Amino acid sequence: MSRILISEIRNAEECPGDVLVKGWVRTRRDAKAFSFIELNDGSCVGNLQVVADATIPGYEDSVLPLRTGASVEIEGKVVASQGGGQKWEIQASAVRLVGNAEEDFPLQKKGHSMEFLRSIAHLRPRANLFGAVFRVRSRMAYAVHQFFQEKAFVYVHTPIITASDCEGAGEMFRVTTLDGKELDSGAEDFFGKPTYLTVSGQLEGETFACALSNIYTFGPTFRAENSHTSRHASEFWMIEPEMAFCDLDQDMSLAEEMVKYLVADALENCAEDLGFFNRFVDKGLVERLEFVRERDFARVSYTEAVELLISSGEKFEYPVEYGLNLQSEHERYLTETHFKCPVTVYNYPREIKPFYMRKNDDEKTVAAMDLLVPGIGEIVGGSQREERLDILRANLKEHDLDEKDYQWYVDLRRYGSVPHAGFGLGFERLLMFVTGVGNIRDVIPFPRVPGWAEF
RNA sequence: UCCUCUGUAGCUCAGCGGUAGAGCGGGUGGCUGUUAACCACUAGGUCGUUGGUUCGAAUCCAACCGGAGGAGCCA
Repeated sequence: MSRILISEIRNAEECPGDVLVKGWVRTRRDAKAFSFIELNDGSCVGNLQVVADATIPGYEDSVLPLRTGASVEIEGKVVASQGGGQKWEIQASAVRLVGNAEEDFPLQKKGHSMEFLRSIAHLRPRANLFGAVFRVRSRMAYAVHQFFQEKAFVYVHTPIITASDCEGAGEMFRVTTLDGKELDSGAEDFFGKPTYLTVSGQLEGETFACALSNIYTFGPTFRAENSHTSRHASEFWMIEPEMAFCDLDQDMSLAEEMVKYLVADALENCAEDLGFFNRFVDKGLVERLEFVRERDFARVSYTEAVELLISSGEKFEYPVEYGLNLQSEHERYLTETHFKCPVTVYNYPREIKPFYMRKNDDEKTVAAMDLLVPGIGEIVGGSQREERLDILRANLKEHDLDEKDYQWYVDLRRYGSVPHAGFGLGFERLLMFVTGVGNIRDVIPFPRVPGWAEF
């Protein structure tokens, strides 16, 4: 008999009959003449209730010693459950104990703190919440590819080790074989120059967009900032589409369409897991996701956003003033209080944005955009790129960057330059938004944050 | 890097100046178509570390270490 997944049994309309199931014991309850075993194999949140009669072979050796966490194989017949709480249960004909769990198995049948579960990241996928999170993570990764592939975007693998310490982006992790010696010049190092883990595949992505038209990257990204918040990790995954012959407006539309698509996909394909989050993590989750799927996102220019914040009468800790960055509290006010829906803010002052963003005709702003969602803040950041050679060169100079270091990037503007645009979407931030989980460390299998790189 | 909170049994926490407690988990026994099952008994802790105040410190003070939240930066 071949193994059947518990999800298949739980979802069955018709009785599946005789089956073989394999999984891990969540709990056992003994009656006088039989035991109940709650079995989970990770295929869904729900457990399968197994009734093991004391007369079946191996009852003493394989059922009575079972502790929470043990792995078992069970053969039996699926029958309608006599008890409430589940449609089907299994009347076992044979139970084989594959590997018992030692007495100190740390996952109990009770609520644990997220902090404790992080410390046992090798076992936490066996907890309901994390099983659900990582099933959704898998599904969302699939949906990301589906979204772009349906639009004929080309998936590009940009390098993870890079020599461009550029962009004024965050701190980078140095990649070296020198072990502490001669780090600064890098001349003696493996690549003959200093190299780092990538903070973004954007610049490389642009080169491919300027050949294949529409591309996307989806891979790991590394930031060495010493940031301690629930929204930052040192290693995370980012999705970065880049489109040739594309302006900011089309860029924003794609970002909005993508967020809606992913939310809709989760609602459609992860309903049970989302239901679990809705019960135990965030009571308003499903309603909010449905809202996001149905309604248009708001769009305001940075200038309008600043005016709106000033005239709101709201007391902010940090000042709102044209030319200053929007603070977290300002972004949250916009998306959570004022619009009560996702908001795209666009056309930011040049001074607060990087060299590669396209200067607008007003000479004061650049064609940048941030997509803000309630509860998380910025989930997408993007821009139309500066495609005009002379202006890009001037920008490099203004930002005190050496054109030599960006020669290949500048080249794109010399040979068949085109207007192009793209954005970065933080995969984990999307997952936080979709699952309602409040800490980025709990949507990454083995999170890396300052001071923590276990497992 | 800065600000705030926090560190007591395997887990979740109470105790907040006078010789360490509960629930859950573990072990043993009982009961029951049970479902975070229930009942009884039992084992388990140099109260984060170091120093100080005190007759006496888990409790007060200081430093350090760990954890969490927020800010900045960003995704």
